[in-house]
Amino acid sequence: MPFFTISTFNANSVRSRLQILERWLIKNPVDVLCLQETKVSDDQFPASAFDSWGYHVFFRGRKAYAGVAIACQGEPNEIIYGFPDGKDGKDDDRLMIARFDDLWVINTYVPQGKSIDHPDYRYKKDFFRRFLDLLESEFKADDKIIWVGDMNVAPEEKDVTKPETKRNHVCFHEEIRDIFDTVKSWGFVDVFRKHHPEEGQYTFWDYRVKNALERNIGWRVDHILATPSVADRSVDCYIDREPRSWEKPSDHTFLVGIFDL
Amino acid sequence: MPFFTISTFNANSVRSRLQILERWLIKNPVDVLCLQETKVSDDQFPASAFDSWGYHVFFRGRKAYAGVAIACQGEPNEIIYGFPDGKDGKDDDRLMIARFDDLWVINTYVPQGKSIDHPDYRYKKDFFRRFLDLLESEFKADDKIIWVGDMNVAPEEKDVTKPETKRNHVCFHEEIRDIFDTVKSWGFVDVFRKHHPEEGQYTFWDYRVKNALERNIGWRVDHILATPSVADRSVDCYIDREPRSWEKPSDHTFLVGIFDL
DNA sequence: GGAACAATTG
DNA sequence: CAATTGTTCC
Repeated sequence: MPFFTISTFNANSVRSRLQILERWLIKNPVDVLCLQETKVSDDQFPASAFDSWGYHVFFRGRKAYAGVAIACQGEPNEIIYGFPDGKDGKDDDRLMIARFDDLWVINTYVPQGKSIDHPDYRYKKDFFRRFLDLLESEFKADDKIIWVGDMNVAPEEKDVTKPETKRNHVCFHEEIRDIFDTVKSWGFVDVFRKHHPEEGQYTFWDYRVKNALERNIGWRVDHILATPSVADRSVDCYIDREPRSWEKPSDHTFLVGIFDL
Repeated sequence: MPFFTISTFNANSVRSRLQILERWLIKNPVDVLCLQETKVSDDQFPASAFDSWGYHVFFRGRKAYAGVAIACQGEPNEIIYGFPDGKDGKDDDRLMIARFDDLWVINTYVPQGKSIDHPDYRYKKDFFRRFLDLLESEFKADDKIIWVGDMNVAPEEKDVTKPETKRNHVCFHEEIRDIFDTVKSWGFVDVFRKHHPEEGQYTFWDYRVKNALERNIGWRVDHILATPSVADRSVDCYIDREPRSWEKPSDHTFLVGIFDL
């Protein structure tokens, strides 16, 4: 049986990233690709492009902000959008779940939060708390779950450049790292870190920082996590920096996980 | 001695058209290429692209509107920008003249005019009257002159689709056709019409008309005219429709004139 | 429809 | 820097 491969990519507009996506998928066929920040309403989603590349695609989005999608070569058994708590109904484009037999794939685009004193940061913390509620009410830690996405949290000092300058940042503040850690403690292993303990392994390089990629000034905010039964079977997990250097790049790049399920 | 080849092309932003220009010039090297609607200020003009294609380039423009350029493989003896009347100084990016020994090349981007009752239409008519003044004061009809550009006039019924629906259009109104005809009567031959009397020969297809090119719903508003001594030596003059079908096209295409000078 | 502009966001 | 939503122009 071949390996199960999964990737996560914050596209920063899926319509602006079709060339990148096509080029990457040709070289890197995966079973499942999870996208964030598709920034497109469902009626405008470029589904036919994914069709032509041989992928089914499921998506939930609105114009200009957020939006998630899952593209996959096999048929999922079910797709679930948003939190079951259904609170304000605005998060159905930030969280989606696909089931492939007994394997659950959860794709999240966690709110960034703007600044510590901004209401959006409150909302970010709530997002993680509601996500933990979801785990506790709907799953067990011995279920087979892969949780991927842009979590907008750099968990450790080595996951950012100059951590001392970022203590007050919504993606690195001690409080949000603690909250993310609490969610992980429910039962997730950081699959990337299992294979790559090195520092300076980033998935996001700000467009505004010049030569950010060459200077490697970035953040590790995109993650692949898995429950132990799945994580135990991970073969590799790596960041493909290359697409960040291609024409018309996203500010994020692809993170890939390979599992011997 | 090889033929003298000249082309005119409304680029609708020269910076957005570099790929089209490169691709076309590789297949169609010309002695002189006249551009209109470059839509770029002089400090932003992509001169190095023309350099790399083996052309000298001269230009006068402002941001967002109008702008003309002449690219040529040989060195011109002189370049003149704007009307000598210098009125309001705003037309120096709508008219330029290059001299190659005893051959004058005049490149114009005639104002479109918006609508018959708009002040811009008055300005369009003035443009032609001032152009006639220029001819009368600076040239003789036995000079060797090639006048090219986007004239924003379709001279005859056969130069538009459904002429009966366009009688009130600023590019087809009887008044503007009469004015254009008066200017031509100073001493120009329509070189394209000398070789191609057929109807439905267009140089412009509106982006907003869907499948305009396939349905051939367009306008012949770009022209190559010449004084008799030059026109007598024209070998061919044709519209190259192909670039209108390429990726990221202008709404106009290239008109080419070949002369045995 | 596709260029440009300006303003806003991350 | 590169997306977005608007507007205007042809």
